[in-house]
Amino acid sequence: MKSNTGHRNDQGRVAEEGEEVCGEQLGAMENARKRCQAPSTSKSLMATEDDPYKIDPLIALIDMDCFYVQVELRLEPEWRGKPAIVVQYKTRHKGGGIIALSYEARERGVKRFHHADDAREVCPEVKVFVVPELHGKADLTRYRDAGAEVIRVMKKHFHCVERASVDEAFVDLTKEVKQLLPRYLSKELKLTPEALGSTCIAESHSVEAWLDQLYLKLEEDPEAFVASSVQLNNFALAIGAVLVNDLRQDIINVTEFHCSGGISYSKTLSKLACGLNKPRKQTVLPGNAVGPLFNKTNIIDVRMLGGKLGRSIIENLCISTMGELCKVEVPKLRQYFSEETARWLASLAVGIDNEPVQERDLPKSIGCSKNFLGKEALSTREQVKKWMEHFVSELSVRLKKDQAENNRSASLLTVSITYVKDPFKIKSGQSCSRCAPMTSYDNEAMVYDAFMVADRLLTSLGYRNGRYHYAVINLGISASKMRDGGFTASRIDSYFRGQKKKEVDDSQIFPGNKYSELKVKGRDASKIQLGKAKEVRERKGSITKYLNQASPRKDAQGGQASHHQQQKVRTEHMESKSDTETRLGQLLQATRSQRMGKVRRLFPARFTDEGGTRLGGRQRRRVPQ
DNA sequence: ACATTATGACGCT
DNA sequence: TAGCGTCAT
Repeated sequence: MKSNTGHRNDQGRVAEEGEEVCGEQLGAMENARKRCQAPSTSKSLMATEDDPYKIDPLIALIDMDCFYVQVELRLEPEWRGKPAIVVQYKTRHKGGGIIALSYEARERGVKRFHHADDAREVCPEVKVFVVPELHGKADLTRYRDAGAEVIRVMKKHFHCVERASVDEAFVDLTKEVKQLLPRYLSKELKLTPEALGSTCIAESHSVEAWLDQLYLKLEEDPEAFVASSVQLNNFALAIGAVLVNDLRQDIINVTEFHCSGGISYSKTLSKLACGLNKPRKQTVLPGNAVGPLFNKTNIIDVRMLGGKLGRSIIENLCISTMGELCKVEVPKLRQYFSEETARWLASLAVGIDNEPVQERDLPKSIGCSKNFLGKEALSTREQVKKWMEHFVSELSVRLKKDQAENNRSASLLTVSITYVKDPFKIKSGQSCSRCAPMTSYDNEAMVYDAFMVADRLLTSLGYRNGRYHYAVINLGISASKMRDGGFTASRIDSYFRGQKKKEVDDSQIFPGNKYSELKVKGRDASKIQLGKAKEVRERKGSITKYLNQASPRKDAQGGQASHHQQQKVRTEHMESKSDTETRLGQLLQATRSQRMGKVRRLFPARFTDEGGTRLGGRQRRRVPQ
């Protein structure tokens, strides 16, 4: 192991030694903050008259335990306590693929990538729940609805909740904890092991001992305690643990669902903490535990490093843990990554992650998709149209419910297609998407638009004797760009303004379509029908410009390597070619640009490597938005 | 027969 | 901005 002289190394060492050196840390911290004075200093760290206590942001992650299984068990409680899995497409490959498995099933050797048949082999008594099917596809409605139930409970407790997925949410606890801080410090309220319930402390064996030490310090010298960011942050974490424990209990009371939680200073740390003790437990990750924990943490287990970037870190630097990453100097990181990515990684490696919790409890898009593998691949217009109809059937119901419940409506309809030349070589799949304006939730209108967009694209890739040259192995539609309210006249008008009225030949594939009928027969129409006809004419005009650019970009054509192959090529070429001409370049370009906006926002210009010379496990803070 | 699936968020050009 | 890529559960 190389010797380390950099500040981040100091940080790691200091963090391991804990608070004993925190006076020194605090000094460095203060200096660092002076260097980055007021504008970039988080309000949460500013002590003011109104707000005498400065603490770091406090963020929790709530993760539902094997959520889909719990949803099924609530419906059929007689299976509680038994090994159980949820699979979809029972009649397909090996009895269906597992999408959730109970902890009892895990104990008996069932694995995440198993299929139902594999699970029965290692655990014959396993209960297999099958995801409902509707319109020929898996229907996840009951899990989405259950997830919304949980979010509702969370919103009852906390203002700032970010739905991260159907079964996970981040919560910003900072304000709530801050409000409670004086009452706990004054002993009006007391932090007890009971109040912390099912809490674990990362890198600590006993919640009791951890609390005892906290109170020991508080008794010893209350003024010094309040003046110490380290002490105050630990105290705040404990209060956060009480709040999250209460929340989790309420989730159980209201929904019957159990969950795990992580409580720390950032999304990254709370996510990591959450995974340390599962299920039905929550884990507090204090600053002084970050160093020791990172020494044992695989890079790919850290949020945002689970993909290509994480793998390239591991390959390029020949390391595997966050502790090792922490010891890599920024200049070394810069050899492989952009300036911004290098700094971002260096910060992450000491536990800094300034990504704010977004207050968002609703999804921003609503979609359906399905794979069509092997012989199920779609190659005719009729097949594609049929599936568009299925998707729209599901989507329109979900969209109308969303409109009624959330007073918003989508303005963009996106069609996504993955296609291959040979449906059995799915690794050579090419993905593309096309969109059209969404001006109503009328099923026929959506099918018309979605199909026309898809058909135009696929036809442009080659079409003969009723078959596309390419086989569709994944098809999906999605509604997004949500606007407040319903579809108003002005909203719809804006889409059609300035559009050419160009007819599209849809008579073959939409022979009985009422739009086509009106057009073809030109029959006398009622006012409503006239309205429809006009809408169709305009609709055709409105999607013309999209249809005109139906061909995929040239550089996206031709057999593309699989992810695995790409990875390989990248490492082979990385030294010999410039960034922009190699696949590595593409990756770095992507990761760099991916970071750029974020890093800029998080680390203002004055945040230099010098400014980063901050010690201790307590420099996490957020630049105000 | 082949094989995670069906979602979802976000950043860049 | 439309479309693609990455990362996630």
